[in-house]
Amino acid sequence: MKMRTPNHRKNQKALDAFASLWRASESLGVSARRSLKGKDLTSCQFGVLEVLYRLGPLCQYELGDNLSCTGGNVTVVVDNLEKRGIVRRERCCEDRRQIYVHLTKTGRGLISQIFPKHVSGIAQAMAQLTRQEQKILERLCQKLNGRNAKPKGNGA
Amino acid sequence: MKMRTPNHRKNQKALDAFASLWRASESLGVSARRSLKGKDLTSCQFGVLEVLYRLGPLCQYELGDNLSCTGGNVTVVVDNLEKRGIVRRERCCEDRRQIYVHLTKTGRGLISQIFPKHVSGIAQAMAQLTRQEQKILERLCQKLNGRNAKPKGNGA
DNA sequence: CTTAAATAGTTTAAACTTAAACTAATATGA
DNA sequence: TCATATTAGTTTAAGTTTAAACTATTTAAG
Repeated sequence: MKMRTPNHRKNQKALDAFASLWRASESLGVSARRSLKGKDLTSCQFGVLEVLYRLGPLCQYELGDNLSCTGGNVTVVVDNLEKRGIVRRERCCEDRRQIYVHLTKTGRGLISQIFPKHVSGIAQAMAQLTRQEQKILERLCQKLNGRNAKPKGNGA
Repeated sequence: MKMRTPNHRKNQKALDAFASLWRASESLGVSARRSLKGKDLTSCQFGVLEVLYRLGPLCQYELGDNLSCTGGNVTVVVDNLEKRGIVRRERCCEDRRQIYVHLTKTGRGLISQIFPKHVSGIAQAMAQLTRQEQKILERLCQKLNGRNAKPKGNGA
């Protein structure tokens, strides 16, 4: 009894790989969030600042795209940052539906303090792999991210 | 100007690898959550059921450990599942501080419907990698998770 | 032009999440 | 014993997250 078919085994292997992947992602996330220690910023607030810092002013749906979250979510997080004078909303002239979110001087100061620590936190955690291993990891993850996806079956 | 030191490049590579890892983890998570379609279960509620299904009754701090969340969080999620008759609390006799959480019959029925879809969703997404690639991915992630960590530097 | 559809953002309700303060039960140690 | 510390769980406050319903603006179709 309790016979394991090849399919069971295959699924188990996939589950194991997923569990490791998940834990690794969480673990790196923890390293990245260390940079927020004592800065009174939540990690999604940091996410907004980081995207604005790298990409410049964005309107809210672009922020949502970059952060993979809903519009309602962006509204709330930007509200909270705006109350503290860290970002600023500016309605677009050409399309008055859009609202661009800018870093204020305060916000820019804050994120430029934190960002280098954020980067080095990730780099330090990632340094458990060699450069070569990092490359392999990146390539495998890119494959999982759909770059090579030939749809098979119906997925339902 | 704008000279990139080797350290800049190294950090950038690490960031790139992290970004891919993060997206892959998110992407697999989406595949896993497809099993919840139409079941009126949030993914953390599913998390509780899945752990109880695999490991049997657990007390709440053990649930929190398994789900990497705080005790207050467990209280709320178990509350919501209990209201719907999906789990049941049972105070422990030997140590009356502990409360064991059990699946009810309803809960067991629900999770045993969902679990196979959950597994096959992950397996299907993971099938973009060969078995060999999955093994490599798992090994690299385990390294990131500290299994091979020979401590270097102070980590602070 | 005028209606209909699409888009950008807000609001609401329900749930999740954390940290911190709290209660109750247990363990430790003078 | 009795005071102290630890542990398990709850509660609270603040913030995040989603889906759905909503407003305002723009675009497309007739």
